Amino acid sequence: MARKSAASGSPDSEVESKSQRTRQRILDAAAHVLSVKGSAGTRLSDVAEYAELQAPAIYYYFPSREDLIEEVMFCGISDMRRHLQDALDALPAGTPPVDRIMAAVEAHLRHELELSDYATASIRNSGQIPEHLRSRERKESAAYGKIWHRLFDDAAADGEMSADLDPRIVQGLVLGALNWAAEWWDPKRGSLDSIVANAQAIVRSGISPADGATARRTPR
Amino acid sequence: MARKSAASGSPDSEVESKSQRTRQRILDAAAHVLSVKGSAGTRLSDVAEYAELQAPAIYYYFPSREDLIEEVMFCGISDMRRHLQDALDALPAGTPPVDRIMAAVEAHLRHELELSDYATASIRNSGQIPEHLRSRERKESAAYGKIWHRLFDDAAADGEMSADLDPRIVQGLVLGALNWAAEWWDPKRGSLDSIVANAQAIVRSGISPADGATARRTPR
Amino acid sequence: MARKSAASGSPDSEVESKSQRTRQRILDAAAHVLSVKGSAGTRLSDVAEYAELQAPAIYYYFPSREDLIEEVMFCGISDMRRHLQDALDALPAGTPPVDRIMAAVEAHLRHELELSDYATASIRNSGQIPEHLRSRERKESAAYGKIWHRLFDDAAADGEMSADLDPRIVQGLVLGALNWAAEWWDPKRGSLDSIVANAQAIVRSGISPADGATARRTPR
Amino acid sequence: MARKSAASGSPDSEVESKSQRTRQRILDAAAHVLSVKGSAGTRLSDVAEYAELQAPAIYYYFPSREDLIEEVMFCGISDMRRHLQDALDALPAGTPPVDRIMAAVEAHLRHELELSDYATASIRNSGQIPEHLRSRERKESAAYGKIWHRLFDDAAADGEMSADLDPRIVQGLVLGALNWAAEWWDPKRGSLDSIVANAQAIVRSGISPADGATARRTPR
DNA sequence: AATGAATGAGACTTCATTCAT
DNA sequence: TATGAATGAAGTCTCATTCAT
Repeated sequence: MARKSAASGSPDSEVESKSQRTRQRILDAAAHVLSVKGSAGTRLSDVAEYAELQAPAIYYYFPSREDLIEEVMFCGISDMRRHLQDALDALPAGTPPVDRIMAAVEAHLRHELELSDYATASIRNSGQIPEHLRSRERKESAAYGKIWHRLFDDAAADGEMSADLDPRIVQGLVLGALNWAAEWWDPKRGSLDSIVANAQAIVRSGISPADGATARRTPR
Repeated sequence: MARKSAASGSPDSEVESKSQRTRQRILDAAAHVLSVKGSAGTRLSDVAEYAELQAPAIYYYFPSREDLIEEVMFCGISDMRRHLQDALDALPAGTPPVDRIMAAVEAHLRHELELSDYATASIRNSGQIPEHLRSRERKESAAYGKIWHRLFDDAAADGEMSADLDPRIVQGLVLGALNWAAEWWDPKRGSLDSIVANAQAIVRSGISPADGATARRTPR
Repeated sequence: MARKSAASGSPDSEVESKSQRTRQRILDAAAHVLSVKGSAGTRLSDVAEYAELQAPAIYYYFPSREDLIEEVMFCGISDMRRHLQDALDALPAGTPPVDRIMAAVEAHLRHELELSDYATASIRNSGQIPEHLRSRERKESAAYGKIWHRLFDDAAADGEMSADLDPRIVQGLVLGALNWAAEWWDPKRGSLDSIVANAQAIVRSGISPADGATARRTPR
Repeated sequence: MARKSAASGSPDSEVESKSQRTRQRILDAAAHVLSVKGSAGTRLSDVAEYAELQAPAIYYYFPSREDLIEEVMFCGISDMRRHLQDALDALPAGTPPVDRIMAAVEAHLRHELELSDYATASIRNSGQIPEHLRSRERKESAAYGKIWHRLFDDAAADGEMSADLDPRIVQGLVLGALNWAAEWWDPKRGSLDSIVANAQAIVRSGISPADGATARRTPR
């Protein structure tokens, strides 16, 4: 489940030095612990145990616990963005906005649930880490949001989204639905494919301009 | 924003002893800190400061930090359930399933965003507190889930939900969308009403049986 | 040997709260350890042991190890200055400069050797503590030096000091002789009185204008 | 300012192996760091940096940090003694005791201030290193003291020193004045020559039998 | 001869918790 | 009922030291 982050930017060459691999092992371990215990609950001894070395060894690769956490958070959102961008870039030119959104939903869910402790760590902790650890993460996060933002704006512009909806709010709700999946999804009790399908279906018809039946307000 | 939990079970009688009020102040403070810093990041000294007393005073009201956290978590989900149940009970008999869902969406969002640090604390930390603090919370949580479960099942049974959808998954996605709102909603940048409206609209048309336009899978 | 520093500025009332006494005990212990082990060698556990409490208790009174050290250093030089100033103020008006120097020599030696670990700590460590701990200490230190400076300048102005001598250098040498006494003086092997007498004698005739016999340079 | 210690005993032959030179570089670096940071504050990584190699390399030349420190301390005092002895031996036979003292004062000051981090390290740390590192150093130190002791005793025997003075105490004070110079002397603000001259003048007339003007005690 | 990598001991510091008042 | 004072456990981090290369 843990996976090396592509943070180094290098092509996934298998010829990494032992040192690089150890550093990666620590980062992976940190992502894992972080995704489970949260920022404040992440102890270096746990990370070390998971990475199969002694805690002080971490300091050979990272200047401090905070730097380690910061890097995990950054990799999490950064990898996610790359993953999403790749998925969108792979679509044929002229793919209609809503179908692009479908692709994005799938990319987000698969990356989050299938691939990466980093994504989970990043998602779960973005609201809890101290401000000063967020400068890089915040920038990436904004960039990630902007991609989604454009998706919904395009859909709205093309009349593929109900005019009643506020694209920003829709984006918050949709991403929330996807993000939260990490909290409840149990691979043993349902396939990832089915989640993807359900999410896509709801989002597609959820945002599509009503066919006559405009969303009515609940009477209060 | 902080609010007293109705955990004591007593109707909101104004005749609370000073002792009861202090206890409540501590609990409120704990809910607030917990909702912001997370379970592991919550320090008794922070709670005490927020409650305007000294940390050791907390021990006069709660046996330990863990008990305090446990109680907040329990109150959070327990209040939420009561709130939701009240909202549903208030609906006229014969309200169609989908409209009941709309009411539930609104109740959940308003309780979470408007009323209660407890709800936020409970939502944010349910995945991070140690297992042994979750026995009461888990039971309430299951009960809460069951209410929603029934809502979606009823909708499905009445043909008001697309047969393509898996009610459990839909529930996860919908509740995720609602829960996550606490992470991004900024009261200064958008009314709660508009969030409620958008969420209801998406859920309503998102689950409704497609009028011809079945959700298509994204080609991969 | 340890002694309470007069840092509080309060008259030496014996009615100090228990808290104040504990704080003083810690400060005294720190002065002692510091004077023996040096700045870098001073461990909080040693201070705590000497003060008869547990190391973390120190944090109830001082924000950090550095603050504790800084305060000892400050008290050391600050007390010393007060002591010297008091001794000089006690001299009858019109006391000739050289006699004032004699009084200063005695005051410095007695304070250093008889009264205060603080003085020793301050003297021994002024060259070894990190710069950022020296702001207050440096100011006091400069003020202390200025007192001596005036003493020698006055002596020179009154013709009581050989014109061959550079007052600044003489000051350095004289204070060095006095400061270093803490390194070698063993109360068991010589009275403090005799050190005072010897130091005074050497300084008095050492700086007095030669009676014909000007200091000759050693032929090289 | 750093300088190779003659500890190896070999005359300054230019034919030192690279290994010997590296060892010397480490020793010099240690002397430097020790003279600035003190015994407890001296980190092997600092020494290594100053010697331009990695910390573990030190272990190729010295069994441990303590051994390294011990050797610096020993070299410091040992070089000093040799330097002083050489200076005294160079004096013409029959040089009067006081002039021998003048020569000693000059030798001590020049060695300390001009030549050697070792001397400074040795002087500054003799009171702070743990006992078990002092066996060799203590012996040399005693021998060094004995030289001075004889100088003052001779002066006293020849009537060149005031009978009021205690030779041991005078020695302590004089050496203190000289040792302490390292703490305050700034080559940029005064020539070494002037310090030597001032020190000699003070010591010469400071110890010389008073010409009528016996040192009076300060009235208290 | 020297270094990169890692470890164990021990330091400073935080924090939940206790206890006397 | 609440606090000031103190403690013990545990976490982060530093540093001397080791070891394979």
